Amino acid sequence: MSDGTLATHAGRPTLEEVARVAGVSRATVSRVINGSPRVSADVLAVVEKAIAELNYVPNRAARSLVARATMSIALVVPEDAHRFFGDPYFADVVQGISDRLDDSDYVLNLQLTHPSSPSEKTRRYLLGGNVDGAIVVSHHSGDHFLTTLSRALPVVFGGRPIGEAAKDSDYYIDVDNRLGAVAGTQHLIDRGRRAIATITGPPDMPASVDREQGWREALRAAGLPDHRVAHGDFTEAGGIRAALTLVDTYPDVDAIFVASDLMASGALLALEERGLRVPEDVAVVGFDNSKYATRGKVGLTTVAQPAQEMGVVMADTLLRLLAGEAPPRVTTLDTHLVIRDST
Amino acid sequence: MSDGTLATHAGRPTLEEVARVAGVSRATVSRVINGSPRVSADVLAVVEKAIAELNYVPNRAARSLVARATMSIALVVPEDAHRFFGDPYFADVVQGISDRLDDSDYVLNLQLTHPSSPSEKTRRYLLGGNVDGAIVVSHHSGDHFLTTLSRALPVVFGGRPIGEAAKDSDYYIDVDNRLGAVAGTQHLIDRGRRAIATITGPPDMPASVDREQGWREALRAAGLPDHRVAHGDFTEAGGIRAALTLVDTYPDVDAIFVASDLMASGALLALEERGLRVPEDVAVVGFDNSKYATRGKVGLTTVAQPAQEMGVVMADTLLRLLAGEAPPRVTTLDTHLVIRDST
DNA sequence: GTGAAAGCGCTAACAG
DNA sequence: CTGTTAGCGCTTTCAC
Repeated sequence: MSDGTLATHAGRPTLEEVARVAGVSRATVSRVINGSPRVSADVLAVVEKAIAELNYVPNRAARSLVARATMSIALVVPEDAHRFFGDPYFADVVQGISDRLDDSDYVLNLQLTHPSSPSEKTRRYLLGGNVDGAIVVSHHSGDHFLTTLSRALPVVFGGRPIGEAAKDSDYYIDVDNRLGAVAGTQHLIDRGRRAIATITGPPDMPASVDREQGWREALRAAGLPDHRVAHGDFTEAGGIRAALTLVDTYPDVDAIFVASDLMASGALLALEERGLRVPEDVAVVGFDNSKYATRGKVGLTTVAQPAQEMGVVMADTLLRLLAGEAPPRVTTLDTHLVIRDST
Repeated sequence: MSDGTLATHAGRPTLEEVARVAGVSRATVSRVINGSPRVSADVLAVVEKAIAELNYVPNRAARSLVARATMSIALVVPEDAHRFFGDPYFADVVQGISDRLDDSDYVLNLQLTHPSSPSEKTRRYLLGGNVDGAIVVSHHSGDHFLTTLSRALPVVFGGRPIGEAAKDSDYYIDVDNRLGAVAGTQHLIDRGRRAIATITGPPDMPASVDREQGWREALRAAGLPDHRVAHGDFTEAGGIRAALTLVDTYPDVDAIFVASDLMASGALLALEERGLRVPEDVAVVGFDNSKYATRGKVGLTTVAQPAQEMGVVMADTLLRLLAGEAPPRVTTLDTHLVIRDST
């Protein structure tokens, strides 16, 4: 304990100790750790042995300090926790992000923020250089702070960001919502339906707008009317309300293209409530291909989007940005129709 | 650019620059930042002004390095993302944790891991001193690595941990599952039910075991039989299967105490499928008081547990542990019965 | 190929 | 109350 030169301590081993054990300099150990080619084979072996013996793990803080990088990225969720966790779409996206990051040295910092105004702490955190980049996952994006965030650090959005502040230098991953909606609606048309309604998402989300537009396009191309519209909010309860409104307002409706499975799930409940059979009386197409599509008694035909892959690509895009590469600014993944019992 | 003494740089301001602008030493600035009382009012003002002007934010890495603390805590989710995000209970817990942490200097690192075996990266991360503490949220806890984790750093569990490795030095937040189950079952008895079954959770989770035990106790105390048991897995589909088994095996069943709302939601579906009315033919009591309790056509009577508050307390307990305090090792929150239409 | 030395931005004794 | 002096653990020129 009073040894003046060789203190035996309990804490985690440092690079210096590894160097001592291996009988080399710290610089060499550092080279080994960082996979530098300028190390001879035998020295490499000795150092690696010492690392293994001591169970050495580099100190992140020290590394960050000199590298001027935090090696962590923020997962910003500008959404009520219930809306977020309640939607299987997000579960997949997060899983994808997490999966991709597992292969990197970055870690994920969860930032749950109020949709319309991130807390002061979150703002400072994000702007204060505490993360190297951020991934913003939400359908929403009218928020000023968030659209402005990309001026301060690399940001990748899940879904096309909107708002006056959205710059065309923003990176985002999206699916072709319009085309997916066209496919879903066209399927309804092909099934012989003629009075096709839609339940949209909130008007301030690009995904909502694009899906509604796709629905409209398909209808117009077929010479069918496109006035049967009800607005939802991407929740099951909202789907119930919208479907009720729809069947009450347009008793002749024989099909509904719903902008999300969760809302479609609600619509199915509402139709049953009104004594309408699916698909006999009313055919229903959802969007997402989430677990809600197979949860009810009637399997939901739906426009599948590769949510998990979107998460992977979001993370990958950010990683490439951080690596100084030039990933595509916009990545659009494909949707495909999954046909079940509801049509 | 070739100015040898006063370089004007673009990067974030450092403490040193603040000191220069304020005309004081770095130590003084550091004192101001850390709220030391040993600073005169006027100096304080000058420094704060400089900080504001420069928009200075302390460098986390540098701070961590000297403080030997990362100021970040891990949120370990040893669960499939779908199971996790699909259960509103977790949404509330995470929201609570996030809320509590918002009032602290700690940030949350999300660690999605495979239930049975965390990735090598996660292990190294958790054990490598990259976080100051961890919160493990899951019903599961038989996993060896996780129960062993508390030997390496402060850990707080959501729900009582089990397994041979669980030490009685583990910190955890829980509700009194047994008592809650007793209350739910007693309510059924009070309603005049006599053939009361139960749908349990997985047998490897303490919450499942305790709730089943509570159900059994209430029944025995009332001199009622306790053999009508079916096992579920805390998913809706599992609830459907279990309920079907139950009514087919025991046609006389007139009530079911279900260990979670999600499963109860499935049970409701199954009962309807079998043409049984709720509550006339079969009364149902759930557990959680999550959104699933009010989602279906019949409101679910359920044992409410304060999920969000549990999250708050989990975070709070860990924070106190990190602060060197001695928070209660076990915190048990109360449940209460919420009566709706299903009983 | 390897080591010596300097420094990332901050905090913490220790003087004064 | 305030400044000076050392590092925290790591990477990185720059010599050899």
